[in-house]
Amino acid sequence: MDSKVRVRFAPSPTGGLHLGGVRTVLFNYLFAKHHGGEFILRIEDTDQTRFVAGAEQYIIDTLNWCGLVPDESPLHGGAYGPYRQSERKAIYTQYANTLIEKGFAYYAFDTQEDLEEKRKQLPNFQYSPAHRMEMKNSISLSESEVSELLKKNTPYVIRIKIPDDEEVVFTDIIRGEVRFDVSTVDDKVLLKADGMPTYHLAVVVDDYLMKITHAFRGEEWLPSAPVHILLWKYLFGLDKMPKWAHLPLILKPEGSGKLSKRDGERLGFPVFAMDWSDPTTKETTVGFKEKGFLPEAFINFLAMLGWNDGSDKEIFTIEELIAAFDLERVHKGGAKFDYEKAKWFNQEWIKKTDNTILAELLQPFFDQEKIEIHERSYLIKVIGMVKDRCHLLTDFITQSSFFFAAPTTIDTSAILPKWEEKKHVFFTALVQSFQEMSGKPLAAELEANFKTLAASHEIKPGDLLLPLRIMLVGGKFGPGVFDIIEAIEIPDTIKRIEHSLQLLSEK
RNA sequence: GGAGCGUUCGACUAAGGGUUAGGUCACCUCCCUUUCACGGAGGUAAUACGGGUUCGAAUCCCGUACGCUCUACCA
Repeated sequence: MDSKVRVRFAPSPTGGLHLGGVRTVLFNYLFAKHHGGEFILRIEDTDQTRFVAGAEQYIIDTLNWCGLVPDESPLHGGAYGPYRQSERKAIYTQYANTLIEKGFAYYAFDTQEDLEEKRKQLPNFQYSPAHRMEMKNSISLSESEVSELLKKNTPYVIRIKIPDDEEVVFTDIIRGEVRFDVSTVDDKVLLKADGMPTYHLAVVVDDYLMKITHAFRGEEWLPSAPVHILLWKYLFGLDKMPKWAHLPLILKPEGSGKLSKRDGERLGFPVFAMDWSDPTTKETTVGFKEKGFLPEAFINFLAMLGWNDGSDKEIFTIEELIAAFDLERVHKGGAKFDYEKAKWFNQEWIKKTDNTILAELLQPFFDQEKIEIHERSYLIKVIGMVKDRCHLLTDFITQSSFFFAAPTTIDTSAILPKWEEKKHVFFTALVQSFQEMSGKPLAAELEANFKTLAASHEIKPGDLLLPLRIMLVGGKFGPGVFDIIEAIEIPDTIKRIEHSLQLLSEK
């Protein structure tokens, strides 16, 4: 008896992977690894009308970036393949036929038009025991009529025959006992006219064949759980059924409802894990990765959305998450996504991450901005100076670009109101004193020199520090002024002061 | 309309019959910092409502309200 934990994430490749999807992966992964089990990626590509080129690769890339690598997948292979449902078509047909033979399913010949017409007549129409005799199917029609239709290759679907009066009860790991009166669900299509299964059939058949022990999915699936349970009962037996857990939803930050791609666009934050370019519209949706998130931070805040270990601990490494994860502590209620808190997690992870590693991660961001970095060691030093004030990797650009090139704009409006001739004289003298210096003076020496000079000009250092800062970095931000001078060194400092002096005298 | 699920500070959450209902983000004040941050010290702020059960309820039970999800030959 093989009792090894096996879980799966089964997305349909229709576009970018969003927060909710990644969190479902995460909880699957954490659960599997916590129990020493296996995590499987299965591609649910049974809807050929929604096929999107590149979406499968995108999912795999995203999982890689997150560090949630499957043990079995279309790419990694495994003993229970193929892992793409489109390649398993024959398997589903076989089980659909079994269902027909056993009387748990039937052929339905209604066209799309028939159904639309019926729905127009009956606003709350359900293809259910109450109405199925009014439709065109192998229950309402005579045997000869059915075989005639079949012989003529009339398109048909296979529908599950939901029992009239039965209660389905199952235990959800998160929600406890959930009961459904099956009469409220309709005869779901199991096999479509194109021969492809719907999700309902495919998920049951594949979970069985792939020996899935625990099935986790979003709460939106709860209402169709009775269909799946019935199918398990008819096909494989309830004792073989995986344990279910329906995960709470991730909600919009404001208002209510499921978080959507549109919310991100409207409110200015990412929703997808990584950049996603729609191959047909060419529209690109920004991802957490490109926005400047560390995967560790992304995973960390996703884990805390709906779960905690019972303590006040919030910063977790993936190893710590694996060790502490417990499905029983996952919430029932949905959680609103808070971008500010997400950024806080990222900031904590930036602080935690070694400067050498940050330098490597940051290089592409600097490249993209065309900021040339001549020495990696200098970059690493600069990172150490500014990392405390960065929430996102992209913040490093604004916080440190002046270390690599003179600022392109100088906020003279912040200097001008208090600017006076004697300050101009002072800065000219400062430049001169710099010119007389040799080598690479340290911040402390620079500060002492500056203060002596200020005193001799009878100006408070405080009145001079802000102008000097703005001359060097362009605005009111950045690390200590003298640390900056030490880093960019004297010749550059002189150039920047002289440039600003000129700008100021032009005004 | 029907079915299911849910509801603690603005947000994420802790408290599994007994706490002045705790922590974090955000916000405010102060300290540190001759910038912006980091850091430190404080502060504002919540058990949806109504009934029970109980000496005692955020916690257990029942209603109500509100919200969400689903109700496709999409997942």
